[in-house]
Amino acid sequence: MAISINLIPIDYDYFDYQGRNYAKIVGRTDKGKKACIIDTCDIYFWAILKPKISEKKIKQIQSKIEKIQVNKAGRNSRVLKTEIHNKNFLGKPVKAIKIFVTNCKDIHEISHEIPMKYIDKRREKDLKFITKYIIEKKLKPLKWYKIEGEVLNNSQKFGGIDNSIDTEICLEVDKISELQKQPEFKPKILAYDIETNEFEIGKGEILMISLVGKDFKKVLTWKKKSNKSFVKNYKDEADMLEGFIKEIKNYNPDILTGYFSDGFDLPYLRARAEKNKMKLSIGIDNSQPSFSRGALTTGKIKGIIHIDLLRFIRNAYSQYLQSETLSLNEVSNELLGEKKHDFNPFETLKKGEVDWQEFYEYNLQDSLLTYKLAEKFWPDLLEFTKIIQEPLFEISRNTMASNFEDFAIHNLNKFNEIAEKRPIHEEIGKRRMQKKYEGAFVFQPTPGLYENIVFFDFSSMYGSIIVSYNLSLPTKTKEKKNTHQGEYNGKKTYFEKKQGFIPELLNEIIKKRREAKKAYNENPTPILKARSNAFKLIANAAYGYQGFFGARYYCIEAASSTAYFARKHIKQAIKEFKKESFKVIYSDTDSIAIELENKTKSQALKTLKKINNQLPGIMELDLEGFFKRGIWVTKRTGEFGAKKKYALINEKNKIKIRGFETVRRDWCKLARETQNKVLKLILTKGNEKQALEYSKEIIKKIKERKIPLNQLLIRTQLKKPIEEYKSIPPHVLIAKKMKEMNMPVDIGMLIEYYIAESEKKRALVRDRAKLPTESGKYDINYYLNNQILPAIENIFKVFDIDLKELIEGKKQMKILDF
DNA sequence: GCAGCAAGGTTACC
DNA sequence: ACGGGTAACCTTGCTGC
Repeated sequence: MAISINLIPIDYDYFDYQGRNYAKIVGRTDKGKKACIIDTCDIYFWAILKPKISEKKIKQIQSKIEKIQVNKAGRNSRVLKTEIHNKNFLGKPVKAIKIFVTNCKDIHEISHEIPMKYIDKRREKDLKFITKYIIEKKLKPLKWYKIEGEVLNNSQKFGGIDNSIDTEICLEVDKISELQKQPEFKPKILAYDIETNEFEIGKGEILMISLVGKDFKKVLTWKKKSNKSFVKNYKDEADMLEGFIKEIKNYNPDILTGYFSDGFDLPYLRARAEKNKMKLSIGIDNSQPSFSRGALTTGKIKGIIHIDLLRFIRNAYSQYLQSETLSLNEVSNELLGEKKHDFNPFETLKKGEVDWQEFYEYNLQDSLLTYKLAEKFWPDLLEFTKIIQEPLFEISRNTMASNFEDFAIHNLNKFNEIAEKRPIHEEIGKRRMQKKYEGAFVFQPTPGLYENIVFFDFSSMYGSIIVSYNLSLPTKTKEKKNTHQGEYNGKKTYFEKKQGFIPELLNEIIKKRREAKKAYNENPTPILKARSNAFKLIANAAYGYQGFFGARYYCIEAASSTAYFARKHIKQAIKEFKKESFKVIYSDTDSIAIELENKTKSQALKTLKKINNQLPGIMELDLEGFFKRGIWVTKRTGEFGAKKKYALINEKNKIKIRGFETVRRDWCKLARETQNKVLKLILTKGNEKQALEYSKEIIKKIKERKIPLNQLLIRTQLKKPIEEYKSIPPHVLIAKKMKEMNMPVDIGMLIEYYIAESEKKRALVRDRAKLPTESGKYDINYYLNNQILPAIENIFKVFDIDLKELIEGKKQMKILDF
């Protein structure tokens, strides 16, 4: 029976039937029903011909290629047909043979059989079937379509696929058309979180599982019975796992989301199911989650998008967060203003006196936070998916570099381009051996307290340079005439003036970003904000992408030249401000700070306008803001001003601190808070008097041992396995100790310790380091000389005050008391 | 045993 | 393997006396 439905595609999967690839796409209908559609598309790759091959030769090659057959994995795979097309490759016109085959998996073997005498390159062999499908059929994820097709109901076709899939509708696609009207789509999200009694995957038991959806809160457990309404009791772990499967089927979510669930919850569930000799059949075809190997485990569920929110946040948003770690607790606190429950499962379990009711509440809260975060990030996930056009599953895990690449791949048709291949292992090796290039310019500041500061910055500087100077692999040329001249490794490199597709795509993104930003300012909705942000992030990724060794369109000359033009323009702008007799205080990469002195804001803006008139292409210098006051300090060694370290106060008394120990998580709280207070007092008062009084108090407290331990803890991240360290810094020694004590130690963990006094006179710092739980007296001298003094000494040096004398107790009364 | 320096290491800035 | 380079500043570890 032929019917028509309105559908939003969400999950993209594929299967083989009679040797051919089929896409199996699960989505929602406009009636809220889950539906599955089956479709196929042309599968092909390209053989790019060497230049100037005669028509006759080409015909011969074609007929040879058309005879290729390969037997593999029980498939008799063959070339279906070939076509000759005029295409572009790396921006240059080429003649290419489009080779149609039956199955993606056989492309590699078939391409091996191609006689290469007249063929230059074979391309688009490494695009995933789903990517090809989306491009070919224009069925883009998370957009609404009218799907016309044949209902599969108890059908023998595709091996009775409709019976094995748990959706209300199953269609074989006949026709796809994008809907004019694109109503808002709210996916059904279910968040989950497990609690276990052992850290290592599968080693311990799963004690409980919490689930949170819309008007849906549950904790499943086989532990102590509870009369709380959200707790569901089971007889044992296996029974609970069965319950978990049932709950998921009943709720029928589009998205199942966890926090670090790729690395913990889902593999743990799978491992425990195995231990209990049962199947974790949560897929819509009752399949178990599958895991891809690689640097990071990735858990996939058929028909449901499994999203590990931690990964999305880490890849897309971590640089914009204040949180020092990406723990659920800190991220929720920052983004939702809500925290995890104050409860320590492992401690409690160790002690043996477990308050199970509290434990259940704690478990539920984790899922609740995850659910709220998922709702918060939904607009972002949606916009990224729509822009990049890869399925949500990939989008939620992709790094920004691969997002940029996927965006390009999905837009190549506009340029009639054949995609470049992904670099193979040797190529990556070669790229990584290449000489690094010179990066950004950082202005050497003069230490001091400044008043009336104006900050300027280039908007999307690197992106706008790539566009304005046309810097990319396809536009790189050996021709010198009529080109943009960049630089790499001391040599000039040249780029065509005719716009290439990478700069053009980037230009589009930057333009759309500006539009979205404008639209957001007029109508501040979460969607518009997410859209503006998505475009901004993709634009910012373009520069890193071209310098990234894993990129298809890797071009170190373009990356190097981007930095080269950035240095050139920032220096030119500095020169222009100086020429107009402004005092330039500081500059880093794309920003410039000037002190107004006897000049006015409007004079500064006039110079800004003048500079903008001289900038090429889409480059633009913006006013970032005015600041009442700012402080720059010296380096610890030498008399020079320190770069990347300054503090500002704006006209609303808001303080902005960059680079100082205050913002560094590897300094103890005491040093950070003291420095923060000192900076704040100096910036608000305009002098150092109160800051000095405050510092004296703190120093006195330290000497009198009045500082609580939690103020003295130093936290340092373990970046690699303990054995790989060539030297043993304090945090590595502590990590070793922890391991010996059977405490969980993993790469990426923040190791906490404090420095205690020791009997040995000249002990190394690490030999004085103790775990927070170890008893000991904190080392007064260490905290004075290695934490507090370094944090505030340079600040007071700006006012000609030698703090060292103060600390050592030498009564130097000159400026101190009056 | 100690000073001086390079290397190892982490985290920030843009 | 899953953007880039610039920079500060800690501790360890080695060399040479």
